[in-house]
Amino acid sequence: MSNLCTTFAALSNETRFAIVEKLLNEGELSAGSFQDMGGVSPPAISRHLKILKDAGVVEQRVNKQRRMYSVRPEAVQSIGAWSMSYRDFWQKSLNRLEIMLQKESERK
Amino acid sequence: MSNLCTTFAALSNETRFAIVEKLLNEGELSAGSFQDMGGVSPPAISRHLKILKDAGVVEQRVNKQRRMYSVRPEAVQSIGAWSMSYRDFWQKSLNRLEIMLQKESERK
DNA sequence: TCATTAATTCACCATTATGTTAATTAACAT
DNA sequence: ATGTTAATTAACATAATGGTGAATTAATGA
Repeated sequence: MSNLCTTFAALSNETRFAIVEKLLNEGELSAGSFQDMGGVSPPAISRHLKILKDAGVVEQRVNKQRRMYSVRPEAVQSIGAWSMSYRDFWQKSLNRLEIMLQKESERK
Repeated sequence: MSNLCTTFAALSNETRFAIVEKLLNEGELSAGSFQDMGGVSPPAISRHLKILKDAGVVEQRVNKQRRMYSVRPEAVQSIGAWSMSYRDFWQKSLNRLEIMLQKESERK
């Protein structure tokens, strides 16, 4: 699977996306911090974290008996870079759409 | 499923991602244009296009006997917007990383 | 040492995703 | 009308995903 595709796959699950957003907003957190998130059991959380790690979206650091997780900045950046590489396309398209809608409303 | 999560899910499959990239690079295309793309049958392509459409990543227009598909600019933009909303985080993190690596190489 | 805490791995089950071939729908062209 | 082309829907098989409870590993601390 292509790199970016794997990243998208990792973020395609609600629980995993919520985990990543929590990490982005609160910084490095232990695995246990995600316990009270939508009634998902510890084994489930653990597997989601492994999927995120394997996809390179998060990284793990061991501190005593805690496993600390954080978002890999490269992952979030590369998503933005992909979108931006097509910026010309979507910016122009959105402009055209806006102009069309404006003419629509003027005509009425 | 959250809007963005659905978009990621749509792009989490190699074939669908390839379809979207082809549409981004070549513009509006008929369903049949994706036939010779990694040995996937027409029914499979058709279902992938439906998934992309349901997720709001592409839109469909009927022209005679052809169904024409194109990328919805909003979809690609919203992905970029998400990444950019965390720009402070990843830019600072990457800077720190770069500085660290530089000091590493200087120390040797 | 032994009980506790943190997190994971195991074994299993239900659901979803993806692909196939065959059949169907719809528009075109002769 | 009828055959052709474009694309989808139907019916089905198989693989992947995501969840659970039970068991396991590893560090902590009385």
